[in-house]
Amino acid sequence: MLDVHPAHDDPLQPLLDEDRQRPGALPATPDLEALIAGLPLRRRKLKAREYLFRAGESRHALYLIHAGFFKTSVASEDGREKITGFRLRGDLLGLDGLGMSSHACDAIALDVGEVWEIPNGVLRDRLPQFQERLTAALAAEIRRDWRWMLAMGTLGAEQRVVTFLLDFAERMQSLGFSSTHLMLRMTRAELGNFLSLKLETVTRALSHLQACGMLAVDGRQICIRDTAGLRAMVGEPA
Amino acid sequence: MLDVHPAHDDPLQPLLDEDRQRPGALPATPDLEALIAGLPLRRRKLKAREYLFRAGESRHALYLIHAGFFKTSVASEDGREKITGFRLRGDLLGLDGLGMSSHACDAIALDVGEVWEIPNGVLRDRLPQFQERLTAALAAEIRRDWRWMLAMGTLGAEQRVVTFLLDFAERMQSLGFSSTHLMLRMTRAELGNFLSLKLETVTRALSHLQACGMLAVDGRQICIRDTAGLRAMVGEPA
DNA sequence: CGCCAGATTGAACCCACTCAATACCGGTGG
DNA sequence: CCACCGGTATTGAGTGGGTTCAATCTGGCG
Repeated sequence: MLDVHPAHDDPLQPLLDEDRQRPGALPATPDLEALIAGLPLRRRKLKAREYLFRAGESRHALYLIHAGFFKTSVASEDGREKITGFRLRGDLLGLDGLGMSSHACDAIALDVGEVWEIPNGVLRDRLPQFQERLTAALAAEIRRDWRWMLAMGTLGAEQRVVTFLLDFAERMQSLGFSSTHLMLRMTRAELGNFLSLKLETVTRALSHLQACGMLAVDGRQICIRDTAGLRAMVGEPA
Repeated sequence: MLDVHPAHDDPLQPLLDEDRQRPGALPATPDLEALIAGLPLRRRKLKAREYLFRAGESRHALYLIHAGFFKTSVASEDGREKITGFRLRGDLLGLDGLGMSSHACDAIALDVGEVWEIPNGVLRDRLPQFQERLTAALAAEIRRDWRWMLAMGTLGAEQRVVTFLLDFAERMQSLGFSSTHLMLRMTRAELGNFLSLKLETVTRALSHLQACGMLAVDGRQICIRDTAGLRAMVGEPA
């Protein structure tokens, strides 16, 4: 048994509340939703494991995640596949296809979710000031990718898992959730795929970190017990 | 001894010729240089191993590579480093810093080179139609990064080296150079860093590919002998 | 209850890494 | 001219971390 914070058993609950205030909204990134809330945007609800779009499909819009948990992945012609990121509320989906007529990745809901559709035309005509924000979002994705490339190339298996957990905790916190009681929505295989590890290796890493007393693991429920210790493992400042 | 095509001993020669016509310029990507050639842009010449900019420095401009061979790299606080790409003529440097006041990576010339400086102000005021191209370039970088993440995560050492060589050959060809007689400008250590391999592993891969008759290797001169065979090794269509 | 996808754990294996020695190559100075 | 030198490249031998293969366990769900 594991004493996981019950408030996060279903993180979708608070997310689906559209009137929910975001007290900690960062001034540096004024809310995208506020910017487009007045527009008549189509909203799309997704079921768990449903595709939002697939690579190669023609691209009509960007999608702002309003609720839920998504993954994006790319695949090679011979079937190799790689998850390029896990996406949360506030993230934009479809950015990678800009400048192309079709999508460059698959986007899949890992849970029920909702996205706001921002059609290409609206982007051009109604949201000129949005352009700058768009380039910033794209550049941020590049920097994020580079940080992961650095991690994959220079860290061992356990360190990668730790890096993921710390990053995930930080993102959850910035959305107003606990930064210590995490609920992973992806399988070990998906997590391993993202970290360029096999699922058994992910399991072993988690088990070992639990044995060290730094985590409490119960399936997809993860409780971070020693943030400082984890930070130290990956060379981050305390 | 190795019969490397002598015309490419010094690829800078044709690149530095500003009046050089580009017969094969793709209509899909009308020349960036043409777009900005009329503007009074500052040009900066770099010596080999000179930094164009460093991560953290304040960001005044984008840089279009007009000649030469660059690498970009990111580093962690504890000294781990990763090369994020090798950049050629026509590539933009500094894209990753958009939306930030400082650069997010190091940009280093691996050879003498020249860049055209596109100040932030010019971007905003003089080149409105440039915005769309900018987002397209950013998205393209993301797709590129994702393809490499896929390669790193799913391919073995030798396959990664092959993937790099095929990609490099294609880029050189699109610039008007031979796609079979390649002159690498980076060390084995740098190539290994980019591919998340150790330099000895890169050397071994090259040696083995040479033994198989698919390459001829002489230091940084590489001659591709069996493109189809190499493609087959990485699951690419012939 | 039975089923099945997901998670865990163990044991053997293998690919890439590490350590080390040697060769090479361009430049520099005696 | 050659001897020397530092940086780079190559090759070998041994090691190890992550994979592979396989067995077991768990929990949700029809």
